[in-house]
Order: sequence, then structure tokens, then C-alpha cells
Amino acid sequence: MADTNQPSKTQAILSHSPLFREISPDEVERIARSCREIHAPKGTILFQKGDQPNGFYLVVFGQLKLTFLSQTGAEKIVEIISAGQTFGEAVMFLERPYPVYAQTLTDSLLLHVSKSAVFEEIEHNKSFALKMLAGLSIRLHGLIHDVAAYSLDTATQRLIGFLLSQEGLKSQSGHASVTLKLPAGKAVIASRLNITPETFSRMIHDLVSNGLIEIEGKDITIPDIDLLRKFGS
Amino acid sequence: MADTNQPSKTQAILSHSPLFREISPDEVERIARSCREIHAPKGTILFQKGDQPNGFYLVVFGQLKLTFLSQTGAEKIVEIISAGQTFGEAVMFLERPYPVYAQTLTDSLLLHVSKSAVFEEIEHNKSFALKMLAGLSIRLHGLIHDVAAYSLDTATQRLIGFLLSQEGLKSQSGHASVTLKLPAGKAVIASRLNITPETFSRMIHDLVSNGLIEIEGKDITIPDIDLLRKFGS
DNA sequence: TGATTTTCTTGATGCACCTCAAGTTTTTCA
DNA sequence: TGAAAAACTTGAGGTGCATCAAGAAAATCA
Repeated sequence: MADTNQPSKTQAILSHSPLFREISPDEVERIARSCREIHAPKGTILFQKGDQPNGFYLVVFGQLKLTFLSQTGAEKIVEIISAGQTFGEAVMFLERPYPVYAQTLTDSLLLHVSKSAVFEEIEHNKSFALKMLAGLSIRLHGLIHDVAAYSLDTATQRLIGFLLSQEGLKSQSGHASVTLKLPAGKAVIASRLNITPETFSRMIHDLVSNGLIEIEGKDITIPDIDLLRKFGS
Repeated sequence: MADTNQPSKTQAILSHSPLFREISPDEVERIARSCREIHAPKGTILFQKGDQPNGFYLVVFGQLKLTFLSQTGAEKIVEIISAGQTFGEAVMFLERPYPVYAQTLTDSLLLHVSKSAVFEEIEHNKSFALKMLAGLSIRLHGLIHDVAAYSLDTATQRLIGFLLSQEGLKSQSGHASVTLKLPAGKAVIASRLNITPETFSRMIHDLVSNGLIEIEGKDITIPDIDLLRKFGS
């Protein structure tokens, strides 16, 4: 699962990631040396709830899910992580085991950045610390948003919010027609939205029969964004 | 609402807070000078959703709620903040408005630590940056826990989890009898747990009639912690 | 390409929790 | 201390979404 280090390649990947973009080449090189490259086929479990972390992950390509399990064995997806995103930072700063499971949804390439490299970089580079702080803050906001959605929105509103959040449609306004591709299987998205696949299916077809979206496989067309945004509020 | 600065008093408060405990006296003094002391009577709105932050808050005494409102005007409490806790750090690191409202539940004394002081301290003191990172990470974990609870637990399980989390009863095991005091009105706690006051009331009395708790006003006695913990799973 | 597995849909039914409504108790404060 | 307000309880009825079940479509793979 873990390849041997290939600093030059790793370095190139790192220096394109937002976290490390403004860091000097020699420092990136040092960090790159502490990285582990992980080629994980679909279905690989990267860590389990309770495992002890010693770094964070950067997704080079592929996709994975962070989940937790209920006592009854039901699975709930907290987050879907795609190429370019990082995960596991928060737990790295606490002396605690992972609160979630991580499993790849597709064949993926990941970079594991060691805890010691991160701590060292924080010491040397103030702006790196600020970037980590900003990164955690963004994630925190995302979770606040989710808590709000679970508490106050109906399942349909959550679905619409999800569709609008794809491709940053939220900011885009007007009555333009947009097409997007569902980033994962419907069961996966349903779990992310805290609804069953059955309900997800019914709601999609509700929106279709109301003329708010068109669907063909994983491609969804929104003829009128504003109309969809207004629906269900 | 904002008193004039009283560096010496402020300094004393700061140096007792976990965030600043290990910081040298002269640096604490500098931070203290950038603080604003806020005496907020019950019901004071500290900031509204959409306000622009320029620092974070430390609760010296009192209690407040962080909430968001649905389109229909319904209020949901995300977090109850009590003496010794801080809030508003995450939003400070992003150039974004507050995603929530903050309102005092009781007469409170708060300290507002300015953004500039925090950023300066991060520059000067590496371990301060790590403390802020750890602080955000803890909050992130809390929210992950909440998302899990909203998604997978029943209302009763959330209530039991809340009772067990009071006074750190979770770690405490055995069949000891413990008494705790509800930290706020029942409607407030109910909202925090994402249930209606009516359901909250019914569930409390369910637990009472099952002999799992005894209640008298705001005092709740748990005769057998393990028994309560096992119930509803 | 056709067979097998996986994913998705559709229907019938159920239930956990909400809403509305009307007490009752506790707190607040003149 | 007593009256008004706020907080809490209890009941009846409704509903959004889950569950269970079984069939249709799509993806996978020999």
C-alpha cells in the first residue's frame, strides 16, 4: 500500500496544494521527504475509528468517505473527500484516536504528511500555522452548516442545497441552465445528506416532475437555478 | 456595554485561562491591553449572523447560546457556552461573517480579545499557535460528535448522552449514584439536543418512570450510571 | 455479449417525533 | 406576598421520513 518515497514527484504535488503553495522549495522538499505515498484501491480502509493518527492525508486523485457507525451497524457518511482535499488534520493536533472511519470510494492516490513535519513547519513558518488554522476553520464552518441543515431543513431542502453547492452554483445567480454530475453513487450522497436511498430517489423524481431538474444517469440539469433555490423554502 | 480597559484585572483573568496560561506575563499584559471587557445582561445579543468579527470572546462568568434561525424563524441552539469557554475563534481566521447568533442566557462578563493581538501572538509564540489549533480541533470533534448524534441516535439516546456528558460522567463508571444540575432551562437544552420541549419533558419522565433518573427541579439524580448508559442502545 | 451483481426505483406500511392546544407549576417582580 | 409572566407538562392528532419488500435498470465481468 505504501510506495517508497519519490521526493521529486511528491514535491510537485505538494507545491500545487493550497496548503504548501507559498512555501519555499527547500522547505517543501523537506516536507516531501517525510511523506508517504499511498496507492489505495477502491474499498481500502485507510484508518478505523479508534486508530491513532500520526499525520494528515492529502488526496491526489480519487475519492473517499469519512463515516461513523451506529451501535446497530448502520453507516453514516460525514464527508466525501475528493482530489485536492485534505483530512485528518484536526485529530492530529489532539492526542486522541480517530472518531471516524476512512475508506476509499474509488481507486485513489493519497499523500500522508507526517505529524512531525507539520509541527516543524509550524515552528519555522508563521504563515503555515495561519493556513492550518484557516483550514480547520473552514471545516468547522462546514460542520456548523451541516448541523444547521440537519436541524432546520427538510430532506428536500438538504438535497437542493447539495445540488446548488456542486460546482459553486450557490454564488451563481440568474436563470441560467447548468448541468452537473453527481460526484458519487446515489446511496453515498443520500447518506451524506442523512436520508435513505429510497427517500433520495423519491425526492429527485419529485424535483423532476416539478420541472426543477432533469436527470440522465449521473448528469443533472438545472434549467433555472433561482427557481430551484426558491423551491421548498 | 463595553467598559474601559482595566489591564490588571483583565490580565489576571487571561492568565488563568488555558489558552494563555503558559504565556509570559509581559505578553499577557500586551494582550490584555487589546481586550475589551463586556458586561452583558441576560438577553444581550453579542453579535448577529452576518456581523463581521474582529476577535474572539472568552466567557469570564455567565452563560450564552450560539444559535441559528430557519427561514421560518425557528431557532436552533448549536452550543451553550459557559464560564471559562471561548467562542468565535474559527470565524476570526476566515474573512467571513458570523454564521450564527450569540445571545446571553444569564448576566455575563465577557472578554473580547482582538484579532490583531491574536495574530501578533501567533507570530511571537509558536506554542500559542498550537494551542489555537488544538482548541479548534476540539471544537471540530465536538461538532463531529453532534453530527453523529443527530444522524444515528434517537432523541432519548441524545438526552442520555447529554446527561452523561455533564460533569464528565462518561468516563466515570460503576454503579455509583450521581446528582447533577441542568445547566440551563429545559427549552434551551431541548433545542441544543434538537428536540422540542414537549418531547424533552416526555422523555425525562420516561426515564423517571423507568427508574433510571430522579428529578427535582433542575437537579437530576442518576442512581446507576451504567444502567442509564445501557438504556436505549 | 450475455450472466451476475450492484444500484436504483416504486409501493405499502409504520413510527418517532412534531404540532397544536390547554392545563399546571414555577419564577419574576411590583 | 400576591399577581403576572414564564416555564413546564400532558394529551390528541398529524406527518415526514424510515423500513420492508420486490421489481427494474445499470454496471461489472467472465
